[in-house]
Amino acid sequence: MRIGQLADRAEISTATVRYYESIGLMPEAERTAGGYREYGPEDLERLLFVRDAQTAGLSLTQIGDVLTMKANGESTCGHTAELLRHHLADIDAQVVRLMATRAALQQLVSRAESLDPADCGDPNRCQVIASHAGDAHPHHGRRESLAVTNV
Amino acid sequence: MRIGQLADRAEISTATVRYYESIGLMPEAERTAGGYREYGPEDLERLLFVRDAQTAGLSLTQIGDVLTMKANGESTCGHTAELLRHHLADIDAQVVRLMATRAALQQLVSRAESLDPADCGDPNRCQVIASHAGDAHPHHGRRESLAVTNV
DNA sequence: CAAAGCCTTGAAGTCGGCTTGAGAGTATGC
DNA sequence: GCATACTCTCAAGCCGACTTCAAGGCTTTG
Repeated sequence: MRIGQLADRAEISTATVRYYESIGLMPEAERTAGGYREYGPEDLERLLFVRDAQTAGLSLTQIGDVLTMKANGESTCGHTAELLRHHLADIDAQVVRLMATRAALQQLVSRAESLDPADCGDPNRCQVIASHAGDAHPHHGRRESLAVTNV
Repeated sequence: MRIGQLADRAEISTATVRYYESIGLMPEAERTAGGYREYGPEDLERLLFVRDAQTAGLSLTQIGDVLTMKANGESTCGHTAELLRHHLADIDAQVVRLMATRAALQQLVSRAESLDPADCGDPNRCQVIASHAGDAHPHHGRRESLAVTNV
């Protein structure tokens, strides 16, 4: 099949397929007499794999690593599983961060809703978001909370 | 205070402060006779606000919007609250996606762990990640699951 | 045999949020 | 009066995963 059909089946653009080839994620395709790339079912497989691994959150580089190891006949299971475990931890951390942000946001929204709209007229008193005045922000740790003061 | 001190207090780099100025997020600072930027406490306030809003997940553009409205004396509360509510919804969607991905990953990891390591020697049989062969991927919806077949 | 539609290439652009570098001027302490 | 630290400007680079563009060549259909 040619690139258009392959792309359709994988639900990506032809440009993306060429891009993948350019970064080595897809092998260099064989060509027809006219110079068109010609693909087989295994190429679709590979693209679907890439998509799955992307869904799992792996970067194209990581996916390439797994694919390369596989091509080399190396034992991918161990490395792949480790990659996945790492990524699982990353996701957990990300969720924790998001939930903290969510809680802070929720507080702000609640505050905003409980405010007297009349107060909003005063440009110096929008109280929805603000930073702690005079709060000595301690070194380096990412802040996960928001304060409420005047903006 | 000069830019270095401001940056230290806000825990960002001087380059970032200048960058913020360049994109209009910080006002053009006053200058000393020697051409150095001179800042007051309100500038630190503003940077801290930016940081808080960033922590809440707002983009610099969104933060700029809020800041501009505030400068115009517009009622920021309504808009800000709406912005926040939108962002809250975004975060929820993001968490849902992450949790789905997490579940899929977890499955893969479990599968990887239950595999007989002996099977990993065979390059054609690493079963950790793979896409559904012959699965007719329905149009457009993001896939949130992973399948397990040969890679 | 021509129009339409698919394909080719390489380079450049996009997004967001910065960082880095070069080369030069300013301020401060001894 | 000089070393050192700080600051200036402007431009370019970086990350990841693409998308878009321009200017053509190949293939299929009528």
